[in-house]
Amino acid sequence: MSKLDKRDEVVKAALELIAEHGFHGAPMAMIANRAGVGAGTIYRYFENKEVLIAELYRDLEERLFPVILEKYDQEKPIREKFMHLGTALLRYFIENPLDFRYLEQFHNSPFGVEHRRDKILGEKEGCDIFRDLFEDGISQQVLKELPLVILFALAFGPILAVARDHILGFVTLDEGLIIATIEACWDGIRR
Amino acid sequence: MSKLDKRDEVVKAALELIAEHGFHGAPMAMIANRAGVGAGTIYRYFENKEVLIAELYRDLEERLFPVILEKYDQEKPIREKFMHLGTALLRYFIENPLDFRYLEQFHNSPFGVEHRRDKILGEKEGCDIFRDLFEDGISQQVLKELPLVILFALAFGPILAVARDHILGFVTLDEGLIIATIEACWDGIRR
Amino acid sequence: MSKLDKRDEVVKAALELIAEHGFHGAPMAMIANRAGVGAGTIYRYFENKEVLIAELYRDLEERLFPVILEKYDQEKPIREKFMHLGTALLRYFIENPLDFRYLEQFHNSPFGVEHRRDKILGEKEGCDIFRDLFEDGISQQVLKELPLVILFALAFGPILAVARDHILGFVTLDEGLIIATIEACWDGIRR
Amino acid sequence: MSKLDKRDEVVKAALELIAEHGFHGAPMAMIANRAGVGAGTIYRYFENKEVLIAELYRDLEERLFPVILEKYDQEKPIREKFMHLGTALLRYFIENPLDFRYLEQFHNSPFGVEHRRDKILGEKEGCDIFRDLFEDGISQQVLKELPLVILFALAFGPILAVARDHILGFVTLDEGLIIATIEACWDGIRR
DNA sequence: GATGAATGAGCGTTCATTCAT
DNA sequence: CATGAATGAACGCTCATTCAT
Repeated sequence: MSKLDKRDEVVKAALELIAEHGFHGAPMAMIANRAGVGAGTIYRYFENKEVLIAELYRDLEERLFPVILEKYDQEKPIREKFMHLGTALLRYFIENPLDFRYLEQFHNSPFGVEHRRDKILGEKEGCDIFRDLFEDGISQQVLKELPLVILFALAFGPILAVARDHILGFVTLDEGLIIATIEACWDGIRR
Repeated sequence: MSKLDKRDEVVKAALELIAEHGFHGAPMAMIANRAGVGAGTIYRYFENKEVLIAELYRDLEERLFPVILEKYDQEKPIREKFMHLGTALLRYFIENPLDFRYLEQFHNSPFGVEHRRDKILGEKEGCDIFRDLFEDGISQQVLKELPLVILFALAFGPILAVARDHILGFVTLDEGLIIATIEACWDGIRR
Repeated sequence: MSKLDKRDEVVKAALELIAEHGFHGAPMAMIANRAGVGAGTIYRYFENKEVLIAELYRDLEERLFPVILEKYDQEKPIREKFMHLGTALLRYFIENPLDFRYLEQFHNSPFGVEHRRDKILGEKEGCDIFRDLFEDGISQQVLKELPLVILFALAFGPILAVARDHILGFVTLDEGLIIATIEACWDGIRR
Repeated sequence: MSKLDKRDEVVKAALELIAEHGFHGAPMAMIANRAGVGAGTIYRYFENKEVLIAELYRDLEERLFPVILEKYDQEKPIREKFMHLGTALLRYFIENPLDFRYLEQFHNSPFGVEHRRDKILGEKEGCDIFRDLFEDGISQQVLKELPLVILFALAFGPILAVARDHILGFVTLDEGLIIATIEACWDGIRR
């Protein structure tokens, strides 16, 4: 097993276990065990558990963004762009339930809150696409004139909730329902 | 201190500490300490920490429902009823941030998922009011014809997200924004 | 076993093990084991290992000082007072080899150095008797006019070295040798 | 880098780190890192950490003895020879604090005790010069008639104590104090 | 019934040593 | 030979739970 393979195994094992059992339900020893490496090995790649958690999140973002931006056309009208991003995001979550569950664990933790605070209050962005889209929508008077944070809540709140319900088996989303859901989100934010 | 007083003190202390620090940041000894009782005493009232957590949730619901149902008029049109419930819920969260934070911790935990599963799949209800409202809305063709679970997500997803952002200080909700937010939720679910 | 008994057992076990194997050779688990208590129990009495080490030292001083001050007569001439303290100290070490070995471990550690720094540079004393004695001796022109620190080294350096050699079995000190050694120390510091 | 250079780098790095942080504060990986070699490489030159520690001590002695024996004249009277050796030793410690700190770490460890035991009880010498000097002194009735071990304690105890205090900054030794200190040691051992 | 001291399994992390490259 | 990634036993410490008082 090569060097990068080991790091990858650790990342995979950690993602799985944390997604499934939460941060506290995924001891380092269990992660090491599932990854097929020694307990100390994790610490070659990640300074400590906190860093592992943060890098897992970064890794996830790096996988997620390219996918939802595929075939994204900046020239299209705002509604179409929102539909593209919303459905792509929801589809990604459904197809990558581990990633989604990890994302939830991360958001619902001190790390996630801090990360969010930095993003909203600080200048360092990442989710620019959505922010740009919403700011455009407001200035073009296509979207409701509400604080950005609330528009985000109206758009992503349902997407995350619906993705979770699908993954937990409370509902089964097919392509039709995906589109219907994102359209409903659009109804929520559009003027 | 009477028997019921003791139980109440434990419940209050546990709610505060868990809301503030999460399940894992609130050891039983710390809860006992803040409640002004012995560590062993908690176990007279709650079989173990898991049970305490679950009963805390039940207690919270019992406080929450009477408040949001105050002045709730079954005879009003569906839109008005939704606005009443939605704004009341959001107001309650804002005014009782501890309750809200606890609710979030609970939902984002194995207990919460199991609880939800029972509610949605099983027959035992509780959130009947919303379920009734939404089912009425669908049959009266006022609401979109979507699975109940999705309507819930469209309505509650943003409410929870917005409440959290307010409590974390990312946005400040006044009465106007509360109403605007719930109206936007209505736009999302209405036909 | 009563509450205080447990603390005492821990203190005794820790003293023995640290005296014998050094701080790093005396894991908390081993101390707990020898004390006949659970590993967690130690932490009821001592916040952490560092605190345990420091309190062990305090305990030791509280045992040591009364013994060497027994029958100590402030009115006697300086030489006699020095002989009293010196021989008493050396006797104590020989009769309480565990205490001596612990003292050495403590002095030869960051804790000990810091403790020493506080004592010499700060105002908080404890070894006042010796300091007073030496300062008196200097001002009465009985002792050499050297910095206190050096006088301490001349007096205690040999005492500690000789105690260690006795305990390790490199020499066997009887009462005659004890007196001869302290007299030699006196020769070192006296004018 | 040649074979001997590598060994030297390891020795130098180990001495520095152990002198500064103690045996337990100087992991092999850190030593390797500072020496600019691979961690495994150390094990080509030293069987394990224990052996490294012991050889470091031997190296130190090999550096120390030539220095203090420089201009040492066997024909001079005993007092003068003691003064030469004592002041040379103290000066060496002051000028080579790393060596001194290492020496202390070593003496205050199981290795050091074992080493001492071999030297005193066994036949293999090394400190012959001092032993010879003291035995001469006793037979010429210049020194007190005490066991050699005690004479050693009276002579070296203060030297080590005073060197430590200087290095820790508790006193500042200039040439005058160095001589005064060694003269005081002489007063301690002389008849 | 109420207490809180005692427990010990389990946690995150370190590091001397090995061995495939 | 030299390397440094990999190992896993061992560390200090926490905390849900029990039970003698």
